[in-house]
Amino acid sequence: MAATSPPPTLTAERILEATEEVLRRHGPAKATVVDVARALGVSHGTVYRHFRTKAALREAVTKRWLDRTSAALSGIVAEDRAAEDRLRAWLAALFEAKRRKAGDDPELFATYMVLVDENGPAVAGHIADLTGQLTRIIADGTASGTFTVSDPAAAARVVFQATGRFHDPGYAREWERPEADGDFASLVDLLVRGLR
Amino acid sequence: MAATSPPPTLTAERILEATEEVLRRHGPAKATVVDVARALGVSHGTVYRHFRTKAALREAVTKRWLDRTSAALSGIVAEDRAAEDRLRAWLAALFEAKRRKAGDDPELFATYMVLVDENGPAVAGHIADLTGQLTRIIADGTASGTFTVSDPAAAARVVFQATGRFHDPGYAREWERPEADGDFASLVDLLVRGLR
DNA sequence: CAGCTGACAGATTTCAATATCTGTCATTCC
DNA sequence: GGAATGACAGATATTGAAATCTGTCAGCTG
Repeated sequence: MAATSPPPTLTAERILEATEEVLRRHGPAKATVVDVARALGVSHGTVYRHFRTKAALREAVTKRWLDRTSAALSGIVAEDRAAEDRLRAWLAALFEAKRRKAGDDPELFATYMVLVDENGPAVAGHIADLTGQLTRIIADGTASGTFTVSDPAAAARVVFQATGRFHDPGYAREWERPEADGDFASLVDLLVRGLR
Repeated sequence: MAATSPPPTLTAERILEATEEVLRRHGPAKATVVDVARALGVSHGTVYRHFRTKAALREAVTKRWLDRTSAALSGIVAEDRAAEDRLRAWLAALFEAKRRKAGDDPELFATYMVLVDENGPAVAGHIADLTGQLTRIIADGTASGTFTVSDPAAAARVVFQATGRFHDPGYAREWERPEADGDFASLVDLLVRGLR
């Protein structure tokens, strides 16, 4: 498993890439720091020079992975459309992104679920990030009179929690069921009605 | 651990009581059919005369346990109050009942969670039961004009799913956090507004 | 004879010995 | 001298043998 090009310098980024690859191949339970080092052609001591612990490495990989989702969604927040449309699009995109990740990268997704279980800061940060995006949409809607909400941040929290079934990894199994899309649409309708 | 009174006849009910006791004491992982038989002073073959498999026994215990919650809630459905009040009271009672069970009987609760994981019919039945109760309240509210809902059953499904964070055992850890009650109240407000 | 028993086969769990991994650090290498 | 190494101690995971459990059933018992 030699690298395709001679390794220039060992950066944190290169380690994260290799770790993601190892995780994808072996899954979270069987992916060791030694494996990552071997994939990079270095000793495992070197990896510890960049990440203090295995947990920190796992967390960094997950953060990178989660940030890709956040970035995609933040595009929707910035779009020039009615707040209600953005809210619907944003929630749909979140559901779709999670569903796709669970299906495409089951091993990485399992790693993410381990982190959720451990209450890792990366997950807390991700949730804070997403809730922040939601807050912005809802605040916009409140400003324009579409929504009637006294505390947009609290409303965002509630909307995020209420839609948990469609983005919380614990429910991943349900996402493939045929009723999922219909249930999701009904839920979003109910929540939007409640915000108006 | 001799029985307090001489065993009259071995009924399914007596087995369920003993099983619940064993589960409470040993937890779901370490509670064996042999233990249950020993607690009853019979051979384990006898237990198998009443329950075909260990899974069936576990399921029956859980069902009995869940039915106690359902029965308590069905009282609220039948009360003579406005639908909105009943909806709020019902959801609050559900949250409170689950929270109490998780705190008081952690071992039995763990058994319940195993069942949820296995997608046992007892759990599906319990959910169907609860959703049915919700449907009745929402249908009442629709009839009286408080709620505006085209399909009360679908609305009940959505309300149940949206409040999952406050009754799904997977979230049990969150129920003790101080924000839980506030979040719950906000969520119920939002949902009630959406139903009107 | 209806209900219960206990021995049994196969599946699962436990346990302890062994191997591997994590995280540190004195030393080596460019 | 800054980056990487690899030997090491303690923690964790793997493994395979022994013990226990599940589910069956021929026979005992009242």
